[in-house]
Amino acid sequence: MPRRRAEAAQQRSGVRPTPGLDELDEQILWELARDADVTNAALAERVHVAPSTAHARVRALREAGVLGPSHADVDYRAVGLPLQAIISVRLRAQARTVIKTFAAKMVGHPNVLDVFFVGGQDDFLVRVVTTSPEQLRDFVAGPLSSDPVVASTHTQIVFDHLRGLDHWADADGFDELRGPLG
Amino acid sequence: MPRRRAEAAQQRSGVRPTPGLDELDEQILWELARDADVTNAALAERVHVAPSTAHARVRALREAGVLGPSHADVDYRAVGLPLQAIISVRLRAQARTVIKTFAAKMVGHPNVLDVFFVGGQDDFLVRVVTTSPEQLRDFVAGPLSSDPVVASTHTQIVFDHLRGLDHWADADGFDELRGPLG
DNA sequence: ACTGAAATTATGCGAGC
DNA sequence: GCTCGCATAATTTCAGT
Repeated sequence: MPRRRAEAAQQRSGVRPTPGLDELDEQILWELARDADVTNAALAERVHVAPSTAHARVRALREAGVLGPSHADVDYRAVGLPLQAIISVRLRAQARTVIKTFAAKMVGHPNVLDVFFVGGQDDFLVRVVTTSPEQLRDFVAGPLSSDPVVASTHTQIVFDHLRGLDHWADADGFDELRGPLG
Repeated sequence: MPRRRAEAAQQRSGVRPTPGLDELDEQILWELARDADVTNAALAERVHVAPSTAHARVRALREAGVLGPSHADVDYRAVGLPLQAIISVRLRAQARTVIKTFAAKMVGHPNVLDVFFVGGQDDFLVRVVTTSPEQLRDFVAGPLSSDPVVASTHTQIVFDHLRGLDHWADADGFDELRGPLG
């Protein structure tokens, strides 16, 4: 029986990181991050409160913006997008001011799953799914490198993706090792 | 009104990538990847079929393994984990056979959100959330670099994370630009 | 924060196309 | 074979306490 996820990640004694949230809120957040498909009744049982209480907490967390929308894992290979890649992008130093504008264009592209703004030599990482090596090349050569603000790119193929949260099934409930999803 | 997401990402004419899935299945998959919180009734309306039909499709997609579990976006800053990073890890050439074992240990760590197996110079990327720079340093110096199979690591701080799917609200339904979640 | 009632939704089955 | 509509079961939701 693993200890509570939040506590384990925080590795602290009794200090509450955010005064607005208590232990029950954190439990609910981790539970929904792990599996957002649970019914409110099942969620309530997992965190040991009445369904109405769990429901009220979830609503409050959503309104506070702490809890966002949920996303289902999809096997992109099944929808004709078997090739996944992470592309590191570096902008020209003078172009750093337009980084947000440029990233917004990226997330609007249908093949883009994630954009991570990072610190260091690169400016952001773009995770994409494509139909083929050709489409990946066209993406990197087209929307990405053709823009004059881009200084350089570095493409890494993604062979597999594991989710840390999936292995944190506490109490009752088991999850087998994640397959090719995500 | 944007054209269908799957079609846009695939950029094809009329070829179905997977014989098992039809257009309705793909629409449902994209819809749930974008927002898994929709009720079955609302999902049915979005894809223009009866609720029972949508329900049957979702069940079939889940049993086929094409549709996986859902995950709620959580603002990790609110739960005391404000520092996010992506760490590129390279293993010693001789240790490549144990890459899966090592990655499994990584995803079991409470601070790890994702592990991406990649091709190229690095072997995988690890996305983590931490309470502080000190905890991040301890993670990189401890579980990661202390293992003799690790040849080198490169840590990039994550300033922000945008999700491509959120901007693909078709038909009715709008999503404002994602904030700090994820 | 809990209990109980009312409204909404999910689920399974048989009919029709 | 796929979709639909209805009946039932389960869940959400909102009173009051």
